[in-house]
Amino acid sequence: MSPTKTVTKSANRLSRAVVVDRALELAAAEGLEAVTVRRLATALDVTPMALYWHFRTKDELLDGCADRLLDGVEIPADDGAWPERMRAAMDALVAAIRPHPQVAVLVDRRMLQHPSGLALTEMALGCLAEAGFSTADAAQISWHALATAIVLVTGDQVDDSGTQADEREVELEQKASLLRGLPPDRYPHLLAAVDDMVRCADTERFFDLGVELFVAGIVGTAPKKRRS
Amino acid sequence: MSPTKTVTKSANRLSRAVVVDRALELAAAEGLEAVTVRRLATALDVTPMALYWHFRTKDELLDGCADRLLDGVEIPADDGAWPERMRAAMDALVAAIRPHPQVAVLVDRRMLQHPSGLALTEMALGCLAEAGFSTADAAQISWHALATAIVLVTGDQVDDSGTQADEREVELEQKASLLRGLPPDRYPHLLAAVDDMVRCADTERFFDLGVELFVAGIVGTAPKKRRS
DNA sequence: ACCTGAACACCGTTCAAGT
DNA sequence: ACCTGAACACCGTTCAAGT
Repeated sequence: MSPTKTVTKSANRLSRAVVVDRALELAAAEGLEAVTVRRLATALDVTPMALYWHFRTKDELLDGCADRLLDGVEIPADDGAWPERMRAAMDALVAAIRPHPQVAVLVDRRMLQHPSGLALTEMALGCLAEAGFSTADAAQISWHALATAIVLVTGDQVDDSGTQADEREVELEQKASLLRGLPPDRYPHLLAAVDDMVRCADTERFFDLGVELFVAGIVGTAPKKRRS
Repeated sequence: MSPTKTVTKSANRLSRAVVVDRALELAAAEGLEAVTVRRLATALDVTPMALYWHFRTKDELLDGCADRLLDGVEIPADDGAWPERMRAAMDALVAAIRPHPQVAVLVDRRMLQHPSGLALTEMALGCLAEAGFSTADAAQISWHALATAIVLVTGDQVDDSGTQADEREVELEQKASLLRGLPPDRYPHLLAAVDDMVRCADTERFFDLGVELFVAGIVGTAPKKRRS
C-alpha cells in the first residue's frame, strides 16, 4: 500500500485549510462558542499550541473560517436593471453563508478584506449610485445589505447557545406556552401569531421575504425612481 | 451626619439593580466582553460569588441588562396610518437601545419576555396585519424589524473588540489605506466611497436612513397598498 | 519547519461555610 | 438573607524546548 493510504498520521498534517475544515465542522455540530483553541486541537489530535504555528491568534483562525465562506460566493453577472443586480448580489451572499449559519457573523469583519466581498460591495455601490444615492448613503446602505444578509442567515437557526435539535424544541415550546398565557384582549395579534413567532415554518420564504423587503426598501427610497 | 451619607459600605449593598448599573457602565467603558463575573465583582468591591446570590447565572445577569434597556422604551400612540405607526414603533425601540450600543445585542432574546417588547411587537403585528400580510409573514417581518433596530445601533459603534477611541482610529485608518490600494479600474465606486465605508459621518442620518429603508420595504411589499 | 510542554492570567460555576 | 473562600474545569496565549 502507498504510504498516503496507511499513514493516517501524515495525512493528518496540519495546515490552515484542515484547521478551518475542522473548525467549521465543530461550529456546525456544537455552535460557534464550541470552537475553542483547545477543543479544536483535541479534535485535530494535536496540542493546542500547534494551531499557533498556522494562525497568529484565534481571531485570525476565525477570519480564516469567514474567508472560507466568502470563497464560495458566486459573483453574479453585472448587467440588467440595478434593482435586479442588487438582488442578485444579496442572493449570492446569502447563498454563500447559508451553509454555515453559525459562522455567518464572522463574515462582517472580512467583507472588505476578501476579493469576493469587495466584488459584491463594488457591485452594490454601483447599483446604488445608479439609483441616485449619494456615496455616503450608498456606503451605509451597502453595509446594511451585508448586515441584513447575515441577520437573515443567523436568525433562521439554532443561535440560542449551543443547544441542539431536541433541547431546542422544548425551549421553543416553553417560549410558546409563555406567550399563550398572555391576556388576549391586549395581545390579539401576538396570540394569533404565536406559532409563527416561535419557529419558522418556511425557510425559503423567510429568505425571499427578507431580501425582497430590503430591495423594495431601496427602490422605494431611491432618488431616481426606476422606469417601470 | 446620617449613616446613609457616611457609611458607603452599606450604601454599596448589592441588588440586581446596582449590579446591572455597574454592568452597563463596564460595557460602555470597555465593551460587552469586559463584562465578566469577576471583573464586575471587583468593580462592585465584592466577591465573584456574591453576584450569584442575586442572579442564577451570568446569562440571567445579561438578561437584566437587556431588560433595563427595554424599561426605557416609550410606547408610542397606536393611532394614525400603519406605516407611520410602524415607524414610530421602530423609532421607539431604536431610541431605547441607542444609549447602550454595546448591550443592544442582548435585547433580541428578551423582546418577547418584556412588557415593552411585547407591546411593540403587538403594535408591529397590528400594522402588518392591516397592511395585508399573512400572520406568518408578519411574524417574520416583525422579528426582522427587531434585528434591524439592533443592527443599526450596534453597527454605528466601537464593536470591533473592546478597543477605544484612539486605538480604533488607527485601526480605521489602516482599513482605509488598504482600500485605497485597490485597482481603480475594478473598484471605481468603492474607491470613491472609502471614507464613507470606513466611518459614519452623520449618525443621525444613518439611523433615519436605516428605519426609512425598512419601512419603505414593507410599504413596497405590502399586499394592500396604502392609499396616498 | 512544525510541533510539544509547562506555565500564566484569565473565565463561569459548585459547594460548603461564615455572619 | 446575604456574602466569603476554596476548588474545579475550563479559556487564550507566551515562551522555551524538542525534532
